[in-house]
Amino acid sequence: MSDVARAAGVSLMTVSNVLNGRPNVGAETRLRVLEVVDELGYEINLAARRLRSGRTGTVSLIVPRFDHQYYSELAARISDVLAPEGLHLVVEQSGASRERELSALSLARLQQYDGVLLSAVGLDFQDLDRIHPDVPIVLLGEQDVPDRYHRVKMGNVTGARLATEHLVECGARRIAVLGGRLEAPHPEMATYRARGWAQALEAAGLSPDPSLAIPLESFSIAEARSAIRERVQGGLEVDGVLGVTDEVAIGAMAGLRDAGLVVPEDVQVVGFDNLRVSEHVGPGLTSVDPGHDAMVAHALRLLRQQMDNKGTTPEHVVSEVALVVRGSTRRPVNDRK
Amino acid sequence: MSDVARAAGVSLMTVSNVLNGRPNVGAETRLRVLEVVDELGYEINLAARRLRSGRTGTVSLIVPRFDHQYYSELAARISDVLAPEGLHLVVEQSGASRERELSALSLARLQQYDGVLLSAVGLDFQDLDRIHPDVPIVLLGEQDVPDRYHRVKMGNVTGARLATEHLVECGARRIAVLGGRLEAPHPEMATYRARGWAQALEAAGLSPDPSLAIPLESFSIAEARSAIRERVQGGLEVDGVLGVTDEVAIGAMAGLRDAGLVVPEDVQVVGFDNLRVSEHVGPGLTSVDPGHDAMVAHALRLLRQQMDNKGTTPEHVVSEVALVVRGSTRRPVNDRK
DNA sequence: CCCGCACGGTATATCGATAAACCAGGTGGT
DNA sequence: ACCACCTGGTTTATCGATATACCGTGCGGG
Repeated sequence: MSDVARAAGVSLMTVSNVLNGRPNVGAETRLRVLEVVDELGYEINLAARRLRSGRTGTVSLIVPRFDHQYYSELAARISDVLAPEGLHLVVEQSGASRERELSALSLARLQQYDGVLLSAVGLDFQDLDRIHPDVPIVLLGEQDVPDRYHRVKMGNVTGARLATEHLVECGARRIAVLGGRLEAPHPEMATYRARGWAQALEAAGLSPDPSLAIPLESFSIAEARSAIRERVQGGLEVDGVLGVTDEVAIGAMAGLRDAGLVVPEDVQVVGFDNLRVSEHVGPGLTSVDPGHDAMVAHALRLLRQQMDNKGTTPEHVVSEVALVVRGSTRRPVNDRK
Repeated sequence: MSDVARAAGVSLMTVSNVLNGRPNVGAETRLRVLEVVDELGYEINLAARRLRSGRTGTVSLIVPRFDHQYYSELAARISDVLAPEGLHLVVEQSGASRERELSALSLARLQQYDGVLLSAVGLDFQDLDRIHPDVPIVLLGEQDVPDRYHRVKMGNVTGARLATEHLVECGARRIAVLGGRLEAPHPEMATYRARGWAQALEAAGLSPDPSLAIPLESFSIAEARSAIRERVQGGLEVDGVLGVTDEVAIGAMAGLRDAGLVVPEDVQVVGFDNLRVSEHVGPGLTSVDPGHDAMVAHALRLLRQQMDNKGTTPEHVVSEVALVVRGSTRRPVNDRK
């Protein structure tokens, strides 16, 4: 920058003012500076600016894994909303381990950004309670979090209930929840969704059979596929499957086919997340739509509030879910049409 | 940091030395400093460190879209390799537009990182030729690039040829290339893969029918699905489809089913990319595996070379492809087994 | 005629860390 | 006895931009 200043015959500060579109610079001087700038191919040093001004113009999204479709769709959505506002999004992977999430959350890293969207799965209440980040932060996700954080989550229980009710209405009676886990030390996505499943079954007078809650480790398609295949081949009777995520449900459809069962005739399947691909696999996957756009809008609103005036009272927002019916479920039995 | 120094009764520099594990600090002093550090909850300021030292410890991956599975799988792979080496990966989305790619490439942004992996699709040869980034950079992708860049790409032509040959061997005669574009101002992924398709057909004595090269805009599943459905319903005869990507191929399978055709009996389908989901959709998608791991290894090796000693001669690496056969294609007709 | 203020711009201190030079005291070799 | 060198530090300058205070000049109002 001092090169530019010298070449243009002005002071450092004037160059800075020109580059930041600040007033108090004559039109002529401004022009001359701009000329010199692109003659020398000068580009501002963001590290220095950040050191002095404290702003970076970038927001970070921290997700457990890049290659879980839910997160990559989320990232794309957020980036698309942020870009027109002149904010840059960078995405980091925390690896879903508590260790790596903590290190991603290290204040040092967070300082780098004007705001952080954290989709944590490995951290529990206590971890979050110990940390006092001084960066605007919004938590996305399902675990319990201290009140002082802003937070957006989906209607997990409601969604799973809707999905299960739909399966019941469509005639399913032995409904498994693949990836569901009824009791867990710390409640998380899989717990809440299993809870919705249990509620719906009880409401329908079907008591939830614990052997129909099939836990998973990684919630990957491959894992889901082999899990359901093995159970069915081992004699488990099912006529409905609620996958705790769409990826799990996609795995379930593949596993059921492996076992010689046909979707939706023999077994009906519902997922959760309404991924873009879900419309196109098999007969089309019936899925719970978590209201992606609304979630993103809420999260960014909360983030912006914090970024603008530092003193906002924390909000916990729950997005509205809706069931999207496709070919992996049949028609409701008492549908007269 | 000066607070820490004062509280520990040492100089700034000693604190810095402790924090960076440098020698020349007594064990006792080191301990005392560390105590004070976590008593005060001090965290180093990365912006300042970066300003002074020039290093950031982070590498950036710039992709067109987060929500194209190919890129999210790539990102996850790279992050997994980098993490154990103490390097942090952040991913940015360029939006696949030339404008936004250029702005992502603005030197100012690039300066922020120790290295950049750029998966460009919007930039052409001339754009890249005009730019002279002084950050280590490796290009991933298919377009032509100036020699001075390091670059890793896949064997597009070869892969598409393999795939098409396989379709021919399995009895297909009217093979469409969905997403393929035979002539284009700047060659890109779709062009190269269409080229492989044409080569294989010619080698088999089947002249490539231009009406069987069906271009796409976005290469999304939905677009691919409706494109193939419309063509088939419009009377186009096909018994094989090469999707230029797996997402396109997945769309193709759905579209063919829409049109009442069965895969692989009526029409065989092959994709390109070997996504993780591809194994699990429909009868399993036969696909060209681009050698993900090898690509990542090459790219990171090239990046590291540049990061270590500034003077390496640019390399252009082509990764090896291999066909993975699954249920969306039949058995070769002259398979005696 | 003098005061006050807007305009266009400059000088300086500063953000927080680190590289480099420097320094005191002890130790071993010759 | 003297020099060289290691150990465990400290001091100082610096990275590049920006916030803040400041300074002439010209002009309108009282």
